[in-house]
Amino acid sequence: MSLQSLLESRLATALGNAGIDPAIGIVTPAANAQFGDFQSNAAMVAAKSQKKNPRELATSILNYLQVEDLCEPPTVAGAGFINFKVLDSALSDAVNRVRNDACLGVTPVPHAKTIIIDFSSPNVAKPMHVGHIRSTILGDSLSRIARHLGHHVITDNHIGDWGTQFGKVIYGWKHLLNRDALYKSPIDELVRLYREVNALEEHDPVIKETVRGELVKLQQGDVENLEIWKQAVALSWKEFEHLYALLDITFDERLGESFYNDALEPLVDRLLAHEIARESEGAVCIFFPDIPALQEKPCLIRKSDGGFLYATTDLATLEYREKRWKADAVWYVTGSPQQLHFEQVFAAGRKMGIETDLRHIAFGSILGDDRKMMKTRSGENVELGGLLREAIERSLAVVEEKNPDLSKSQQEEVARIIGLGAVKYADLMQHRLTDYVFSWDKMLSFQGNTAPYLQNAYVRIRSIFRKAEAEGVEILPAPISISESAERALALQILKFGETLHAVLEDQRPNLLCLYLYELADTFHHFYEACPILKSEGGIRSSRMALAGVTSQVLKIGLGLLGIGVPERM
RNA sequence: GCACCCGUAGCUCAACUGGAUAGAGCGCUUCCCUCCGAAGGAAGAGGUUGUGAGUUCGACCCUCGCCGGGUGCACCA
Repeated sequence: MSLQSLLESRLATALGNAGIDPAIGIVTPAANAQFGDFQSNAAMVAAKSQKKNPRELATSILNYLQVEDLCEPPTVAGAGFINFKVLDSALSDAVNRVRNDACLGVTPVPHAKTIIIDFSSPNVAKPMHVGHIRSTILGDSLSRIARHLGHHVITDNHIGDWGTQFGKVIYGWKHLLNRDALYKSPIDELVRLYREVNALEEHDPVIKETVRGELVKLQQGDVENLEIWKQAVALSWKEFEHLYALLDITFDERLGESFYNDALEPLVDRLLAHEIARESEGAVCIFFPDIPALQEKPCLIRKSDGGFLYATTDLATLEYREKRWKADAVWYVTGSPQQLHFEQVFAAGRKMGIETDLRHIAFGSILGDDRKMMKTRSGENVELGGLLREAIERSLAVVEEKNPDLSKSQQEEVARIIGLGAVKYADLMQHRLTDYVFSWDKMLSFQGNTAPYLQNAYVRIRSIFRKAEAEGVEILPAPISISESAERALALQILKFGETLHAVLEDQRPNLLCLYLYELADTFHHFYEACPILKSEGGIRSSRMALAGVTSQVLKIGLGLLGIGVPERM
C-alpha cells in the first residue's frame, strides 16, 4: 500500500471515530512543499455540509488521527488544511518497497473490467495522415495503461474497408492500373486511380454511370469486383502494418466495416419489427423523444434508397461485441466532431438493451500553422509515413552531431526511438480535448518538455551505472536512506507513480502521465545537481545509486506506457 | 437557430473531489562544463485566468448573462 493510501486509510478511520463520513478522507500531495508532503481538505469539506468551523473540525479530527509511525504530528493550517510531513524513515521505507516491487508501487484495479478500445481506423485505399495520429497514439497508450492496471483489454482496429469509394477504385483498377506502381507503392497508386476516375467522371456521364455500376456489382457480390476489393484491402493493410510496426502498435482484432455487411439488413429489420426504429421520409430512423438533446436528432440507419449508414454499422458492431465479449466498457477513440453521432449510437444501443458502459474518448482537431483545421478530404494532408520518416531523419542529424562515437547502426536505432518518441509525446502531452497545432519545429524540438528530455534523463542514469561498473565502484546492498531535501523530493515523486496511472485512466488522459514523467525527470535533475552520486561514498553512494535506479525504471516503464521507448545511449 | 467544446504569460499549453502565493516549455536577459552526459542546471522579466454578476470561509474550476473562436446538427464516414 502506498504512503498516500496508508495516510488515507488512517484518516478515514479517524473521521469515522469523529463521526464524519470516512469517504471524504482524501489525501493529496501537498500543493506547496512548504506546507509538508501531503495534505487533506477533509475538514473543510465536512465543515461545509455540517456548517461547522473548519479549523475546529480539523483540530478535533487530529485527536483521532494516529499516524505517528508515518509522519510528524499533523498540523492544521490556513482555512482548515491538515498537513502531513512524512518522517524520513517512513519515506525511506516506502521508496524501498517500490524499489523491491516489480510493479514499482502500482496497484492493480480492485475489479478488473473487460474493455474494448476502438481506435486508429484508417480508410482503405487512402494514406494514413496526421489526422490519424491522435486516435492511434492515444488509443494505444490508453490500452497499455488499462492493461498495466489489470484490465482485460481488447484493441480493435475498425478500418474503413467498405464504401462508395470502391466504385471508382474498381473502375480505375480495370482501366487505368499501373501494376509496377501498385507493386511499388500500393496506396499511392490506389489514390491515383481514385483521383483520375473522379476527374473523368466529371466530364463523362457514361463513365459516371459505369462507376456506379461497378459499386453496385461489388455490393451484390460480383466475383471479379470482390477480388479487386480484397486485393485493395490487403495491399492497404500491408502498408498500414508497416506504420504500426514502426510505431510498435498492435491490435487484437481488425474487424473493419465490411465484416458487418451481412448483419446490417437483419438488424434494421429487427429494429423495425421491435418498433425501436420506424420509417420517416423514406428513411429508417430511431427517434429519442425522451432525451431532450436528441429530440430533433434522430439516428438514421437506412437511407431512402435502401443503403445503410455509418450508424448502422456502428450498431451492428456494438451488438457483435456485446455478444462475443460481454465487455464492461467500449471506448471509441475518435475526434470530438463525432460527438453527436456517438450520443445517438449510444442512445440507440440502450434502446436495444445494451448496458455496456459506452464512452466516446473525444479529442480535438489537428490545426495547421494557419490555425485552421486540416481537412481530411482536401488531398493536401501530411502523410503519416512521411512525417515519421522526417522525424527520424531529423533526430538522426542531431544524434550524429551529439554522439559521433556511436556506430552508424546504433545512431539509426537511437534516432528511430527519439524521433518516434518525439512525435508521440508531442501529441500525448496535450490535454486531449484541446485543438492541436501541428508544428514540425515543436514536435522535433529537443528542448524542454519533450520525449528526448525524458529519454535523456534515463540515459544519464544508465550512464552513471555504466561508469560505476567500469570503475569497479562497490555497491553495497544497503537500503535507500532519505535525508537531503532533493532526495526527499525525488522519493515523493517516485511514490506518486501509481496514483498517477489511476488518474490517467479515470479520465482517459495520458497527458497527466506526461506531466508526471516530466516532473519526475525535473526532480531527478535537481537531485542530480544537489546530491553527488558516484562522488559520495559507502551507504550514501549505494542509496543514491538505488534511488537513481528506481527513477530510471519509472521513466522506462512510464514512457513505455505512452508507447515510447528509451535508448541506453543517445 | 439549436447543441457541444474552447478562451489562462508575447507564443504553445498545465493546474489532481472547489483549496493555500495560478505553474511549465518556447522565446527574451544574466550566470554555471579542468565537474556522475550542457539534449542539463541556477537566477530574472512576463498574469485583472475573455467579460459582468451569483453561490461560499475559499472559484481557472460550479450557476446565469454577454463577447470572441471552433465543431456538429436527416439520408458521407
